[in-house]
Amino acid sequence: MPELPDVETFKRGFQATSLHRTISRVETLDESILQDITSVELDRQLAGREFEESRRHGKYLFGHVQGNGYVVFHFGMTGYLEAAEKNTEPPRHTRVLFHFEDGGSLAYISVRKFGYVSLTPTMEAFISEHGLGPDALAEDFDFTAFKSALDGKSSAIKSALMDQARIAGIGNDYSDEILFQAGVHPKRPADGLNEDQSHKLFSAMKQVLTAAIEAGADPSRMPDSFLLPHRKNGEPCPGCGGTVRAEKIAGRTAYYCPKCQS
DNA sequence: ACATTGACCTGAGAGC
DNA sequence: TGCTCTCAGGTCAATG
Repeated sequence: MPELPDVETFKRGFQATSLHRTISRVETLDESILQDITSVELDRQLAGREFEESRRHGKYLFGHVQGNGYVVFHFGMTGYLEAAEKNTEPPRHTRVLFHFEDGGSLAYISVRKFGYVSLTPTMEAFISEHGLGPDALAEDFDFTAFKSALDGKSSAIKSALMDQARIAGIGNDYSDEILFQAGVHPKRPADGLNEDQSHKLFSAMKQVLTAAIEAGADPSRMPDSFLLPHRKNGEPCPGCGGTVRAEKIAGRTAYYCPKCQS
């Protein structure tokens, strides 16, 4: 489930807790969670160094290691980070544990092991290797760029929004929210929107993601007008009071209001 | 060349 | 009560 707003929230937590603390060692509790690196090598590359800053692209979080590339965090659908100040027992399903010299730690937790931890020399290399499109909230990702991202896609707009090669950061939950706020039916062909609808969709994308970040990606703190807390079949639509409907679109369960989204 | 579908993984909740 | 079944979904490989 971690999509752009969730990962941005993790990033803020990471920055508040894990920068500028010397890493004493990296303990990998589940080797299979590492991608393109071994636990021995990860520890060797990080021990004695510290995280200097962190950045996000789409659903990926990058921790810049002083003088040595970036640790990549991907969260799959059940991943998150948790920092601890004392030498306590790590949370259940901790897969990688970064120990700091001062006794604190940062845990990468993932129940369903869909995510991974990796190390990359540069963000740019990682982004191009994984074919990621522009970040949905990047300042230079403007309306013109948005339109060309959707260009030449005749299938459902919902799957275009979720296509990380076109736009990075939007997943199943937030694509539903964006389409709901824009009043666009999820099955509409991506390249079949008129100028006005494209505009609505673009500003809904920016607004939804920004508001979700402000709410700390917690649905219970989001505006009343949001569909997200009502993302269940048969729930009342926050727009018209009608009934929210569930339907499989491109293999994913889409929730939408047939009345508000034409 | 494109679009869609299934495997991966584990736990929660439903149904019998 | 307790077992089994289904579903959740990001990404990538395989299929249509």
